[in-house]
Amino acid sequence: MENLNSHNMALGRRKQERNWRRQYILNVAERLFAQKGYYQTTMAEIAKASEFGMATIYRFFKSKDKIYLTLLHEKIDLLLRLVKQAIEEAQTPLEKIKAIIQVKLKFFQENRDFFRIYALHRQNIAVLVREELGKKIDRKYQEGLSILAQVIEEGIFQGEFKKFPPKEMAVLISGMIQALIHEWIKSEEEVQLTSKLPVILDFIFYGLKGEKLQREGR
Amino acid sequence: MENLNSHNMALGRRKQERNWRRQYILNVAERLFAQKGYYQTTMAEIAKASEFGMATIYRFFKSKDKIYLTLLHEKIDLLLRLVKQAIEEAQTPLEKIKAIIQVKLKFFQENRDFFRIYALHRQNIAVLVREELGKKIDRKYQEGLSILAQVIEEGIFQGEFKKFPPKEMAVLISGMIQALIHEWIKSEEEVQLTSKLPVILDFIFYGLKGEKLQREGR
DNA sequence: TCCAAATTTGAATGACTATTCTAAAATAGA
DNA sequence: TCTATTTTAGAATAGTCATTCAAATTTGGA
Repeated sequence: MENLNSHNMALGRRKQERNWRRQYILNVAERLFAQKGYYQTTMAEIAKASEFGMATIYRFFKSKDKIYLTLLHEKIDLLLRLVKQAIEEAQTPLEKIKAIIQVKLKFFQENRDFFRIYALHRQNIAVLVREELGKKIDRKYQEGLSILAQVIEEGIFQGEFKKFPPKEMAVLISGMIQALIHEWIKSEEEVQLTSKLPVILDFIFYGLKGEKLQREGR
Repeated sequence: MENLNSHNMALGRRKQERNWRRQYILNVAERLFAQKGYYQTTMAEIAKASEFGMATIYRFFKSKDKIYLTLLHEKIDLLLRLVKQAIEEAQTPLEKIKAIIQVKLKFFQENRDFFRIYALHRQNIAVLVREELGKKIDRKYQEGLSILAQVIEEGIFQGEFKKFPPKEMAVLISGMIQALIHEWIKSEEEVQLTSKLPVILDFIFYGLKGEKLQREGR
């Protein structure tokens, strides 16, 4: 959660307080949506839990949809930025893939509530995608997939990977990661999600049968 | 859809007609739930689309939940039986994995509507798992995962696969398959889903970098 | 053909909830 | 301190929808 104490003199106190409250509502809504799902969460609950009146919530967000889509959009956007940044810092395709996966694991390890919403959204697409914001979210999601596909294509081009269809490989790898996170959250394991990275990479690069991936220093 | 013409003299006409109508309602509901999602689908719509009155639907199913859970349960059960059967016919762990994946691809290729419901259900779990039927569904789902994990464990024991944690590998592989099917349905590709089997197997057994899987005759 | 039992219907019920409205409270400048 | 403006609260509104009900229809045997 953003810190109320992070003063930004350029914005003015009122604007800053307003931003902070807006963010507070989003955080409360995220928790509720994750716990009970979109339809089971009522505006009255969001109001109660954030200690605002109903109408106040509506002064921040035009509708329930908007709250949901906004929080989804803002965090998907953040994740995408983190992924892009991680790629820039890596050199080889293999390192880039490692970086992407590491970022995702770390991100969802720290944003469990958000994962439930993120993972579930693809179903709701039919209902919410007509909204402009819904389309934006879908585009971001596709962009994330494309980035991975490009890295794989690069690896194939460099002769580092076999000639697989890159887009399909991106889908498979994303699906693996998603399923792993899902299982991790559901089982409430103590172990860190990121600790699974070496096994995943070994599997992705060499498969069930292939040689063992030589571990580089962490 | 089951055939009204498949006479079963042991059951009697009334029983058979009733079964057929029950199945008809389930099929209609499946289509609607897949198209619009659980909450967006109303009982009135199900009644209209199946050409029954509201109250008639309620003579077949106690509630909307029950329709949803029943159709989910019956098809998951069918899929599980198909998977078990496929495994019995295969010899090596590698062949068993191939068989499992092939069965799943074929099944969802022929049951697209059902896939949307199946894939989405994991989120709804929170809401519907308190029902007895909901728990049963979850158990079936876990059983499917366990079967795959056992095959992998067998392969590791036989020295066929590397020493990976079997349960985690099962999760990764299931996630891959699920994502692939999801993408295939969304993109409405013409190509058969099962045509992707060789690539998937190559990836699972040898990874992005490893040697190419020697293709056996189909 | 006729009747009792079973089945079907869709309108009525009751509960729920997103959104709006009105009045009260807080705020900030003078 | 006073007052115009902004913000808040929560009750009222309006609509939706799962479920039930009372009446009508169909069924199958006599």
